[in-house]
Amino acid sequence: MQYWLFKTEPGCYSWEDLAAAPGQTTSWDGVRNYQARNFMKAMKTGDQGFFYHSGAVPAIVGIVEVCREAYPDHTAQDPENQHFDPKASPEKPIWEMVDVRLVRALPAPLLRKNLLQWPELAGMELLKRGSRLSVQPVSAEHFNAICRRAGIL
DNA sequence: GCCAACGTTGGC
DNA sequence: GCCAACGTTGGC
Repeated sequence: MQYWLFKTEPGCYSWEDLAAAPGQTTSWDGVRNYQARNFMKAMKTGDQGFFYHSGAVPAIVGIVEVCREAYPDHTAQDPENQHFDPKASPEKPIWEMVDVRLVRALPAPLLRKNLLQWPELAGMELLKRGSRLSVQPVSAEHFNAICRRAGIL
């Protein structure tokens, strides 16, 4: 069982969007970064992850669970799609996605500015200056520490 | 709006 | 294979 973090710009896709989605499930498409893709390929059904909003109020807002392991991201082959990649093809899709399902919202969002002050989160990828990885692993220690502070452990 | 950090592209 | 230029991300 591994832990992850899924970053999204809420103007693009938000926690509210996920909550309103059929089955409260969505495919995590549009990722066009090799490192992030490789993390998705490593995900197993049942893995949990934080749902993180970047933007005006950067914060962890909820927990999701991987409910379908990596499969080709067809949006890369759609010229109309914002994340179209001309190098992708049915034979070589290049990009992959997973499906995630809403598990629970945090009682209150955990703001980045607060996370930065917790000694137990020292070294966390998300909090590193300049970190841009949109899908990233989270250690069990960090995951539990955050859940504890959120009051859900 | 600014800008630092990062990943990608393309010339050589 | 190097690296400068560029576009993007994302915190502030």
